[in-house]
Amino acid sequence: MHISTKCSVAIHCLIFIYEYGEKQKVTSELLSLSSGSNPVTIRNILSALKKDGMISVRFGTGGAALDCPPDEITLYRICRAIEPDFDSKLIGVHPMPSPLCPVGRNIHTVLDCSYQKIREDLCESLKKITLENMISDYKGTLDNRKNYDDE
Amino acid sequence: MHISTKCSVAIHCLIFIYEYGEKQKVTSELLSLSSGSNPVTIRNILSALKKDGMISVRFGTGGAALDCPPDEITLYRICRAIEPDFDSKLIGVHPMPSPLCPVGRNIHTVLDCSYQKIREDLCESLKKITLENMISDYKGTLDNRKNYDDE
DNA sequence: CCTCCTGTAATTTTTAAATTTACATCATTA
DNA sequence: TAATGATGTAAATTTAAAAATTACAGGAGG
Repeated sequence: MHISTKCSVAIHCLIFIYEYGEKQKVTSELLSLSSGSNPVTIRNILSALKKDGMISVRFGTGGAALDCPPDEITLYRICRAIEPDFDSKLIGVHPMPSPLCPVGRNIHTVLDCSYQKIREDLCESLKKITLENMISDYKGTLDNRKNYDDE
Repeated sequence: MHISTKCSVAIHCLIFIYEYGEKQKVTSELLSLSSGSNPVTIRNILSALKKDGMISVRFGTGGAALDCPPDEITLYRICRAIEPDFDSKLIGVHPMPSPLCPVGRNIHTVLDCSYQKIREDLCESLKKITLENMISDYKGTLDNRKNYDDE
């Protein structure tokens, strides 16, 4: 029924891990501070990303690392990992139309028909954007800000 | 942040009005019964569709009618009418990343960059589907069901 | 064996969506 | 012209979904 903020937090984490994962121990506590969301939320997100093979998280001692080339991590893959049935939740449908009315009896079929196309298009769209793209956007943003600060 | 069920209800209403608007007085009460949602919700939806010029609603006496050819009513137009800033609400962003962290300071810019593309693609996708399409899906569904029932 | 971390369940809080209640206003008609 | 049956909206309540919190078992490494 929506694209959740968890997806944004996941991207935040992935970029952070890419940038700092090799230099320091990236814990859920640290990601929590950086992203402003709760450590447990972070751990749940990391756990989902890990199950999907995008990152590895060291149990016990802690620390996360990318476990997959950034160009293989698409926005679609992130959404799916975070919210396994996100396709079906994307668009809300009113649950109880009347079975006594012809429109009520058939509206779900009609909606599915159009919504299916929307979902497919959206998935294509999400597959076109990768973590690699976003990392390069991030670097570009850092540079811009640097130049701006220098002036 | 999502495509709401109100959009589905709006489509329900539009198809209903197309089918029955000329034969009987389509009131919010009737649409409420058919769709299973509240008459006030219906009135709010009809009000939004009316403001956008898709339908006309007779004040006082009641009754709704299509006020626009079905091929000019796109899913995008419906979504926008129902939820004026739905573009910006489509994807959730975590609101309070840390300004002390380089990733935190720049994540919103980075996300906007990718999300903007997603939003544009989605809008294109929504513009491709019209009420005319959905009405013909509806008629097809009616026919299928009829044949099936006959067997 | 102590410390710091992960993983996860259960609860509570917060936020958003939908319903309900209430009532002013307007057209029709009896 | 008053009664009727609608719309249009605001405000309050209820419901449902998302996020945060609390709690704790278990692993790795000094």
